Amino acid sequence: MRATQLYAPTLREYPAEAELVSHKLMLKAGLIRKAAGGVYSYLPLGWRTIRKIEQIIREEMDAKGGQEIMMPIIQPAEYWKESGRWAVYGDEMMRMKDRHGREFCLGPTHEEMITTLIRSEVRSYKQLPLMLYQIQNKYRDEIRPRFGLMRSREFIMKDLYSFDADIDGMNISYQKMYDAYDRIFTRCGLKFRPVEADNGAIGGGHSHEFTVLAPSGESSIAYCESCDYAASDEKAELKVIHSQEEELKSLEKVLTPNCHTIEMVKDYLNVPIEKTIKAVAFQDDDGRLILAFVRGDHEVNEIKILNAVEGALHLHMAEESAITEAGGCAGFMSPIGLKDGTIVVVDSTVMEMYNAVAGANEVDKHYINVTPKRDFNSEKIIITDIRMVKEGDPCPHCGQPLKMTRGIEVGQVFTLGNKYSKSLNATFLDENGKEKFFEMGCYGIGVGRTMAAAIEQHNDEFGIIWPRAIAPFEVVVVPVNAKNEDQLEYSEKIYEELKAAGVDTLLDDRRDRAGVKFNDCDLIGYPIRITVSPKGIAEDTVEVKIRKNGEVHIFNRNEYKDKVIELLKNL
RNA sequence: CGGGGCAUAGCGCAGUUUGGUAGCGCACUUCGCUUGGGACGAAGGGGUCGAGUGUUCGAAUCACUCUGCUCCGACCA
Repeated sequence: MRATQLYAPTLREYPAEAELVSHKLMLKAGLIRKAAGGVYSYLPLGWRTIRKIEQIIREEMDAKGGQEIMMPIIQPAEYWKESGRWAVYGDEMMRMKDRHGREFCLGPTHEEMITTLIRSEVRSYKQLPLMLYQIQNKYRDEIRPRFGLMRSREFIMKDLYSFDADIDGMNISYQKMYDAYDRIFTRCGLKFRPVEADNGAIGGGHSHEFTVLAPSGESSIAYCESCDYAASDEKAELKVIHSQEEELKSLEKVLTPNCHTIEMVKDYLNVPIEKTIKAVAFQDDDGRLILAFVRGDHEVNEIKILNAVEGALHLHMAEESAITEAGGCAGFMSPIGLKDGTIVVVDSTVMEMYNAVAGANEVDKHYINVTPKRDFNSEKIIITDIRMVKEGDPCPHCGQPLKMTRGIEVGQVFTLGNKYSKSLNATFLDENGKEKFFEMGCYGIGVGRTMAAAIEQHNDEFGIIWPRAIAPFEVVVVPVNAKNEDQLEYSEKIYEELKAAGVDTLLDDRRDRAGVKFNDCDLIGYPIRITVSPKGIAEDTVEVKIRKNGEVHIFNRNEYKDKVIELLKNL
């Protein structure tokens, strides 16, 4: 490819709309352009990178026995109504009607499509296991699209679905995909961690998120440096923290005027925050009040509460009237003295406290010397781990302090079990002739997000620094002055030689000044730049500059090709 | 949906307070000159000032409405 024929409109300045460095660079380097909020066009350079990422994904999916297919973007509502998700999915689903009034949606995901496809085709266990995937646009009408390709409404996703005859088979498929994802993101040159994730409403299975480590990421993860443990902040399991045992004092109600917050209570009563119990009141979709109690210095984890309370799907902050109705008092809430039937979830660590401070369900009053083991009616409350992890919490595997970091979720692997095969009635006959539901898994990768994450992780003040495997071109050949016949001719030869050797090369034959071209090269981030100058031609040497570290090598003409290929292996 | 900010040429911005000729830098076109880190000179092209309604002799500027973008909170690849 020649730069004079390449549509790569680089900008002098950053567009004002971009905030995140990857978003700014993608616009400035001419990789993408915005069409509408969360909707983008990919320009040639951006698309080349997308296609390289897709190719890596294809190779690794195929290596594990995946087969590529293509399903429709436009999906009939009937399948979604059958699985029950037409009603559940909400505003995030882009819906439409055809001229006859039939309802459709633009696919946000494809469990319904693949399951209904398979149920009418696959009849026997002999046809299993089966792994099918596609790389295609997905549509989710995000509440707030932002950060360019990081959170868009139309985005490219690889989604693979596995079908197995039993749970063991499903787990083998899961492990295959886990391994494939590890290879994919490694090949893309990313620093990432697979983290244990919550699999929400589906339950019972495994889920890992593949998270690229980046301070700008939207996900928060906890990880251990001593062992391999890593989990999303919502998922991280926490051990009970045992308090120092104390002689029990008798429960006492004290006046705490205007102390609505735990901070005010601890200051007013002059007790350490670790000796306080705080309450958070939620209501679920059915309006049921759910009261959660954690130690004063801890935060409640809503996901864990949802998992702990049967039938709860979403939580929102409780109305004050609901609290009053249950016998509680906002700001002074306590598990002691609530009406029977109120759902109370208490963090395990709270149950280990002695002589603590908690609300008294009366305005301006708190209890002191609360010892939950003695004072809470443990038969009527749910006791489990409901707190949010924080830096320094002990690792659930090895006990060492956990660290927290931020990351970008680029992929997720998920076991589904028979959730969809059951709701969509997809069955096969096993070796005993018995009808069984498929055991499924689904595995997604955000392709555009992977590109954005790579930039987020590999850039400097001059621009992008592409990992070789996903660079739009591996090498750029730049004649210092392309109007000079000798330089252009010499550059062409180098370009042809590298191309013949299988190196993905761009010839920057633009008749611009050297500085302009160098700046564009740095901005776009080709891993290697070869500069052709009169001096090099006279000496018959080739100047090779590494984008990543700025190193310059001068090679003899007869050896440069092998050297460049060697250098590329480490970029 | 709630709360803040913004909308003027492809990009970045001034002009709006105090109503009166549409501006600057970069980019673009042509010519000249220049070529190892975003040169220089000359001459040009490009705008229904986000949309609509109103006030006014006169609106980019004032008022109202709408739309879009963007940032902060609940979602997810």
